[in-house]
Amino acid sequence: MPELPEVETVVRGLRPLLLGQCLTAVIVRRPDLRWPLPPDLGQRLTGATVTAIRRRAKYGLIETDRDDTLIFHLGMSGKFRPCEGEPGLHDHLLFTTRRGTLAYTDPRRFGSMHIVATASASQHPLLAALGPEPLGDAFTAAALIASAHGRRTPIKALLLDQKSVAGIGNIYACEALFAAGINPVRMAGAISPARLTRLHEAIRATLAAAIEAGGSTLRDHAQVSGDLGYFQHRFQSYGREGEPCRACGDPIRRRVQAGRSTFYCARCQR
DNA sequence: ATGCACTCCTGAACGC
DNA sequence: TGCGTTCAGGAGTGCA
Repeated sequence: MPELPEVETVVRGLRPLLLGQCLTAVIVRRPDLRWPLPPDLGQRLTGATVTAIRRRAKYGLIETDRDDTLIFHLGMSGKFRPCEGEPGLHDHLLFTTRRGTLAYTDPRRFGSMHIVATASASQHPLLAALGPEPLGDAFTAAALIASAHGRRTPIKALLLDQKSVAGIGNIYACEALFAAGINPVRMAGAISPARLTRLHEAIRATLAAAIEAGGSTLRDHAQVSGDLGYFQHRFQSYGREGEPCRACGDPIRRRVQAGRSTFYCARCQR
């Protein structure tokens, strides 16, 4: 379940393998991911040299010397892994350089790939409406307070809305709200600026710590190297239903918000 | 304009 | 043992 820290980990793992390398072959084995892959994707990438690998929210961006950018989203189960020998059932794309072949594997096919001109990549419909990067300078406490202002949606839904702040998913929304001591069902517009300021800091601290740990590995995420992230061992709330809150000892509760599990401590989060 | 349910997909975990 | 059911969830879509 790749969220921002997992995608950041993948991007960092791709750099040593692809940066500066010529893509001698890019083979599409299965084009029906979340959306059909662009028919010219393989042709546009084959023979190009990778000049930069970046991240925006939960998207990875691979730039080439042909002024193209490959935008990828890992969906739920996407990963890149070195591929030696026969590709597997779910290896949908193969990227070959002098250093070997990298497979994009995605059993559930919720992931997607797009190829656009680098100059207009940020205007792509998937990227244009995204809110600020939570670890960037544009995401300030004032920005979070402004996006919560007047909103009658639960604070957790606001964090999941990529237009308010980009890159947070279910896990880190739960963890950041725990760290800030805010109940996930509380209406965003009714939370005081002081508490939103605390939430702003919690978001940044939680994401930074998760990146430091190589992300969280539940079922699906793995680094490009195959190493697992280990931030899941530090979860305070996510996935801990019935287990004691690490702060007060009360059992962590689970409820469903907008079809997703929310984990929280009713005593510590108000 | 805003909030919400629904939808895509597969594999793992669970229950009988 | 084996089968069926449930769950995981990012984010676009369409509805109220």
